[in-house]
Amino acid sequence: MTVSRVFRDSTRVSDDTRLRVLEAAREVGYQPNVAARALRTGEVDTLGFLVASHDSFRGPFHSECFAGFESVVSLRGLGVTVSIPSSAETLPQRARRLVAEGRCGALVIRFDRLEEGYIEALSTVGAPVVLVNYNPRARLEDYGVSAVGFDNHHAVQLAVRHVVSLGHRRIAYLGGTPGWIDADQREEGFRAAMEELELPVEEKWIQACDFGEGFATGHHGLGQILGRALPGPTAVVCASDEIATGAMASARQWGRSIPEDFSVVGFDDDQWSSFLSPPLTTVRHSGWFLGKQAGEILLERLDRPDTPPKRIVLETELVVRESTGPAPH
Amino acid sequence: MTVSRVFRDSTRVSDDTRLRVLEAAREVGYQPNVAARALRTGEVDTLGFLVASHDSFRGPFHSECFAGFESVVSLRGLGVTVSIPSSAETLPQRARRLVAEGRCGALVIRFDRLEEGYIEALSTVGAPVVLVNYNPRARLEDYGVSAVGFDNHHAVQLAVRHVVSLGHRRIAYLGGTPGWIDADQREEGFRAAMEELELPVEEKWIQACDFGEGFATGHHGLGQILGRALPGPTAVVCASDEIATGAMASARQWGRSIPEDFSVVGFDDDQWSSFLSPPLTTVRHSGWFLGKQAGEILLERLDRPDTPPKRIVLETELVVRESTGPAPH
DNA sequence: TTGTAGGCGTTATCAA
DNA sequence: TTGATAACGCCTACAA
Repeated sequence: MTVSRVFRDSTRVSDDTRLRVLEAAREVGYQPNVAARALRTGEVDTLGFLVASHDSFRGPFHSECFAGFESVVSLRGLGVTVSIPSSAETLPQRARRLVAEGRCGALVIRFDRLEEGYIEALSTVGAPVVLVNYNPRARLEDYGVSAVGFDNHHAVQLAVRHVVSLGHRRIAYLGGTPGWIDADQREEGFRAAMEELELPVEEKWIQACDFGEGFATGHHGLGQILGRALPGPTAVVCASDEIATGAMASARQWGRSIPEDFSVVGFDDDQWSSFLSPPLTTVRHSGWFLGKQAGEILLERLDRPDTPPKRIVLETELVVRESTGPAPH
Repeated sequence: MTVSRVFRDSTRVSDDTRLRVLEAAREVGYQPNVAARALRTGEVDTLGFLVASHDSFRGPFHSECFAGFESVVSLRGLGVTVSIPSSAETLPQRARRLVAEGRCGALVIRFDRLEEGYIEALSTVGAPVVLVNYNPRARLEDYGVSAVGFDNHHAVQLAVRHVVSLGHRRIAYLGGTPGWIDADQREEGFRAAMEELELPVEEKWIQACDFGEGFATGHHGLGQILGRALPGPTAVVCASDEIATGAMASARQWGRSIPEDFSVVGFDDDQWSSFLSPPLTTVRHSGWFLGKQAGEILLERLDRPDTPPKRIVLETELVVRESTGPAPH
């Protein structure tokens, strides 16, 4: 009992006893057993990080985001468990199971695709949940779920405004994996931005690509667009840097020089993007900070369970490099 | 008791009873509690993935490796916990604590730097351990630790032989973070390969870079080399694709065209490397397969604790692209 | 095939 | 300030 007190809250233990306990613990290598503690208290000192698919796990965003999360969580001595649902389970099902089995006491969740009822299902997993990069404008409080993300609409708007400010009017768009939240929001953002600027949205200049196969689908997607009758677009906005990179290769194959004949904007500001030829203009966001915020929200909710759900919108920033230039005449 | 039997091994339960139990469990959302099970059995059904630092976590290698690991482990219904030691703990200390606290029953460990006694310390963590990308030639069985990796010596040898076969004789080397296992092994491999081919190793043409800051240090490192008196090297072998990318930028700044005047070889075959200008010649290895193998080794040791430690050496492969060409005269 | 008893290591509660 | 007791949910061993 005294040992327990020493390792939890050192109150009500004499300094002398505490030292002797710690010394003895060091000698035999004693560490409190988390399973027994969890069993007794009903509180699990492990946080979960649930990613929808291996595809989104391997994307450029994940490492950063998880590293930010891990850094705040492990600072508190809590464990971190990572999970990717198999094809046999939906993401909310996996979330519920993780909590029901006692594998984690709170969860960060990163969706890719959002099926009907998912958010609602999450509200009953029985542990605090933070969605990472879910549209922060959506009504989430109703379901008691927090969210931290950046504003995809605004981010794409930055990209569109930039190429328009360079004189471009005929603008194509290469989207992400259809159905994925980020992809859908960015495409909506593109359409809204074009509309706002009173520019026509040509459906034949909008191609869906695939986040997991960005290079190949970006290449193919722009090929579909540039292969059509002239006049074609003079610029393309892309849903990821990988897609933009494939698109740049395609543009060159179609005889366009970048940025003289054709401008390209990416999304993510991947660290490779400034080393492409030409260096890629793109939209920057901080995955690390996103993960850190998500972790902090969960820690706060664990400390004070009555904390209401939060929504945090992080900044995005346009990084202008050399893949964009004045529209050709 | 009957419920317990149904959820573990369905033997010795009548079909009728089993169905009724499963139905009732579904209704109330019952899942066996892992903490209670672990407490009773003394076996933890969670595997750990321990990475030395945030730097190696964010490297190109990690996502792939972890994804491979996760895929085999979660297929078996086991949990996965990820850990990165804070500055207050060494990696073996963290490993021991994870096991002592009961957070995992077996561990994959990815070192960056290897201090004296680390391996020995790992042999006493009290759970099976697999080192990922530790030199598979080292004597590990003594310590009861498994290892899976590729042969850095051989991999760099592929790179050196390639440029030598193109007629290069004056070859520079840009290494990784000094002290990191992979960096040291690759540099040794470079020296050995040069020696084998009876080519001189010029110390002034060997520069240490930094895996975590590959682009910047690769750029700077090659600058140091090309800034010296002529004749300079005609080719450089690099410890990572990021370093090679920085080096290519530097070579261009020094007026060298690639590959006409100067050849560059990378290491990792990052997915971006084929989209650089020119596409990068590099050494390919499979992080995903590495992680998968590591997971399988642990699962086997958990199934049959008497399984002896294993060493697995995976293949590497030279991918020839356009950053290497015949040596200039 | 099903059920009972006991204990894994911890902590809440109460007693000393 | 310290210690005794019981219970968290599960599984091993044994009994019915």
